[in-house]
Amino acid sequence: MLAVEKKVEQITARDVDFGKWYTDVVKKAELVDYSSVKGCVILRPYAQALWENIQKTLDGMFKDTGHENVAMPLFIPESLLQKEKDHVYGFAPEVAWVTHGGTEPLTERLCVRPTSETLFCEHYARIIESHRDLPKLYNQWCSVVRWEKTTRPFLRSREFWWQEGHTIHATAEEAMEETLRMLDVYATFCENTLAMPVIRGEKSESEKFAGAERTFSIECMMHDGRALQSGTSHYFGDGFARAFNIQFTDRDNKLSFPFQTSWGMSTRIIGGVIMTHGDDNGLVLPPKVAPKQIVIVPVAAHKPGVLDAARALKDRLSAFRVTIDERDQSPGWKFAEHEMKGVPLRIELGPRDIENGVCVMARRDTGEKITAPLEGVEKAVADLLDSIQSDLFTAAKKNLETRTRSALDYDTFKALAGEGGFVRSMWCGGEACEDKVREDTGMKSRCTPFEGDALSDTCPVCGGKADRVMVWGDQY
RNA sequence: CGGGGUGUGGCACAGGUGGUAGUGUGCUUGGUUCGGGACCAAGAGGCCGUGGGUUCGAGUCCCACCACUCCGACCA
Repeated sequence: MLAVEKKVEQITARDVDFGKWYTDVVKKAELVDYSSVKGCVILRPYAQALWENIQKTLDGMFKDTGHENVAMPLFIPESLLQKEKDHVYGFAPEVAWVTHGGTEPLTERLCVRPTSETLFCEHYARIIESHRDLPKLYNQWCSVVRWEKTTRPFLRSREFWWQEGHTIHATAEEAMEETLRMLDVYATFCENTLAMPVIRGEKSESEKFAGAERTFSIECMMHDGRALQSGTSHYFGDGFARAFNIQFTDRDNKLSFPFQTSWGMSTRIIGGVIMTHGDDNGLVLPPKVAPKQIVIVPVAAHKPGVLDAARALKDRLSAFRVTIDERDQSPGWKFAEHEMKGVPLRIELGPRDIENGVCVMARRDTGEKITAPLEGVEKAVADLLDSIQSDLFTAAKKNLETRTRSALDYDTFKALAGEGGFVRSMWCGGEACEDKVREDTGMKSRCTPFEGDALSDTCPVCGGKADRVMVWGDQY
């Protein structure tokens, strides 16, 4: 006698093979589909809805800090891209070129934007004359192209969607203030909206953005112990302004170069959400960005009164993003599917509940089932969603903390490196030490964190004098 | 870019030595079910990744390319 085996479509266990698990979730949760061009994915409605929620919140934060949206062209003439030499050097290896218009070769080839600093600079040079024209606080939502060799949905694709903020100011102080303000916006957004705790800090000389004077980032810790750079903010000084000849007449009637910033966050953050909160049953989405916050699953939907009760419940919960799953499938099938898609809260409603004036609420994050009275359900749901949001953050924070450890000497450093996560150490600031760490451990410098005290005054790598902390980690 | 793996109905896979393309699931229709991936019946659905080559004949053999995937290198 053979045991009856249920044919359950399963995903790879998260902690067995993280990479495979990630790909399984991305596909089975219906986030993306592949296109026929390597590294170019299709954001399916569920991923697009998630991205739109991210956009909505972030865009609001940009508006609140005085920014305006613009739309820049897709193409950059080669000569324009080449005006800032560090910038070209950084991006040239991975730009895609347009060489023909129809069948005619172009006199100058056009680069498909990998980032739009040069376009903004060209524009600023034309529209800025006086200190009265400053600052300009611009942002654009668009896609960019970087011809990556290895690709992975969300984390590394050849075309990806993002926002890029580009601002220009009369003084260095003001530009630096803006740089840090926007890093803070990203950090707040990650922590409050995506429930992803971050480390804020400054990039090393070798890791900073091509053409930037200083680069700041927020670094997140994924569930497998690898780091994900989740947002960056760059201070350009007046380097781009000089390269692009952007000048303005200041209050003293002198010609001056303005100071610039740029900052970006991309669909890569969706990969971060997946790898921060997901589990063996699939995606787990923070309520604040989940396309569906609540799904109502009617049980025995054919029985009189059940669907009506479910619809009435949905109406009462209209303050939330709520749907009823009325499809002709068994409840168990629906449970599994909504879990795969990470819907934060499931409400089961069947004849038994209706009779008792209750419903069953199942949390996606913990699996906990709570029987709650229908009376006052709005409040119960609101509280539960709040709890889920904050509990996700707490869990991720714990992961970040337990995976962040300090090393005073190089032997400890190497031992900790082998265990994954972030390693904090002092650092002399030398690139030679960064290279050595990479060779010995595979870790790269992530950032010098804003928070935290010095551990000593010695660089454990070279033994030289060290005046700063560095956080190291294996990255995505 | 280096190493490994994969490409056959929507999905997951099978198709020794070349000879008319299969299974499961899903899908459609009808019916019975419904508190953790239900069941019965009848149906529809395949340029075998692409392009060459060998052959009377290629899913199968050879070459090239493309894409996906894992590991590494590289990289904002």
